[in-house]
Amino acid sequence: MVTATWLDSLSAERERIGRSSTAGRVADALRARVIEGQLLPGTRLSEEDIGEALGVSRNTLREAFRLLTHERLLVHVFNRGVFVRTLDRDDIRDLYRFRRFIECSAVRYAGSVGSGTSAPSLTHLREAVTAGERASASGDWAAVGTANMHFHQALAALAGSPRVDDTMRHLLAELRLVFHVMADPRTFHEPYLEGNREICSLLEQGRHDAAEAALAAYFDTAEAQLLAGMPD
Amino acid sequence: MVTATWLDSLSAERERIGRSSTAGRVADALRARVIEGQLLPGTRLSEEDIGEALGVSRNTLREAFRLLTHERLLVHVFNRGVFVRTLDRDDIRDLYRFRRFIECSAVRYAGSVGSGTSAPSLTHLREAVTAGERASASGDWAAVGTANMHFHQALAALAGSPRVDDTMRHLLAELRLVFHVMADPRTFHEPYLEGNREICSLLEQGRHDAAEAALAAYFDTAEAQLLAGMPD
DNA sequence: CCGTACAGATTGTTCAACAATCCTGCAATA
DNA sequence: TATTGCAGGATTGTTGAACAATCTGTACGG
Repeated sequence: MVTATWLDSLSAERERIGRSSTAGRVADALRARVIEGQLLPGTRLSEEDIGEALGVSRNTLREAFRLLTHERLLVHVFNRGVFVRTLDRDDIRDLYRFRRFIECSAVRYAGSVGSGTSAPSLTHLREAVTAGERASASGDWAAVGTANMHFHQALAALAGSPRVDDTMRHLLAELRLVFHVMADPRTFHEPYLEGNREICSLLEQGRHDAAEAALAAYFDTAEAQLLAGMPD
Repeated sequence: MVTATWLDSLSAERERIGRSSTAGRVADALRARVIEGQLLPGTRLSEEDIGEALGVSRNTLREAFRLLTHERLLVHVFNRGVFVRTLDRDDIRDLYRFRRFIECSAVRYAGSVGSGTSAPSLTHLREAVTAGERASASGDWAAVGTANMHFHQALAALAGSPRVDDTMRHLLAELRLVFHVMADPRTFHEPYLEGNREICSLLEQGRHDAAEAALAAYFDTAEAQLLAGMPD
């Protein structure tokens, strides 16, 4: 089947051809603003203002709001409008409990199956580690944070599950909501570079139990640091 | 705090007082039809027909469609409409992998924390077990299936995490999509009654490792049975 | 100080219309 | 025969306006 590679490479592009709704693009634009911290938690998103600014109708904008509400980036209060979500301490704890479940399971799963398919995944993991160290060396702390996100995304990808990938992407986007209300990004992201490298090395050595333990330790300290730094 | 029960019982009703959007109610109605099997996978949902049948405008209906699309009960194809989702073999495998992650993690978590707060959760678990056995005795196989769902919902609730509860609810709703294209509900649900009781007993004895192992075994057999019974 | 009533602003929902796209059937061509 | 091209009809995508329902804030009266 020589043609199979043809068709596969084509179907990979299928997403980008036409298939884009206005509401989807509006959601992308708003999501970027939220993730980047331009729209801080608690901000109210006026239908009229944003609709006029983006040049879309209220109905279309409301569809975009629904999208982001289900990603838990916005909250919708009946008859009052939509707001950028504000996470409280319980939300943080719940988020990290969920992260523990997902990421630790992914690491454990990677250890339970043969390493035949895991080679490319570990490549992504190592790339995220080196990208973080490079960003740290050049003092770009925002990039360190992004690399840290990619590291954990790659960690979840060890599960080889589209659903896990999706869940993890949403989780990390939510986490950005907290990072932006935190004081200094450097003190939060930099200490974990070493831990990331260690986890990556352990996985490359096939020591998945030790990697999972190191990951669990990371969650404990990161959650504690996050809770300690919260204004509430 | 005598008044606490007052307030709790009130806040439980808060959802139903006013705070209900038309789109939300429409989504509830459609979700019920999908979960109950009246709308089978692959069915196309016409905006005009359903809008007229329910007496809501197209815009409101589209909001409801978005809700259910994000719950993965419907799929939205650009310029073609929404369809009841059809799961293929890969979807089943992905779904069960995710279930393994979530539910096994919940059981393990319940074993790692003190049993102080887990008492009410185990009550729900046992209630689901007895409800299933009662339904089986009376030959109500649909009720057996529902009780089985409640069992796994209660299992996930051991995590004590609203987010896990939410995720589990969505997962189980998706699973119904597969059950309804399966042949006989009895042959699929009945064999697991005994396993459920065993898992429940093991948890009551504090033997969480054994319970997790039994749960993992359940996932293996259930997934295999589901894949074997698929028309593809 | 507290409760009420009014006015303004915003959201919830509907409706009608048009543009863009898809599906179907049929004819034309190699 | 199989494939391509082209109307025609049907459905979705998006818009704009309109009205009802609800919230917020403020001034008034007790």
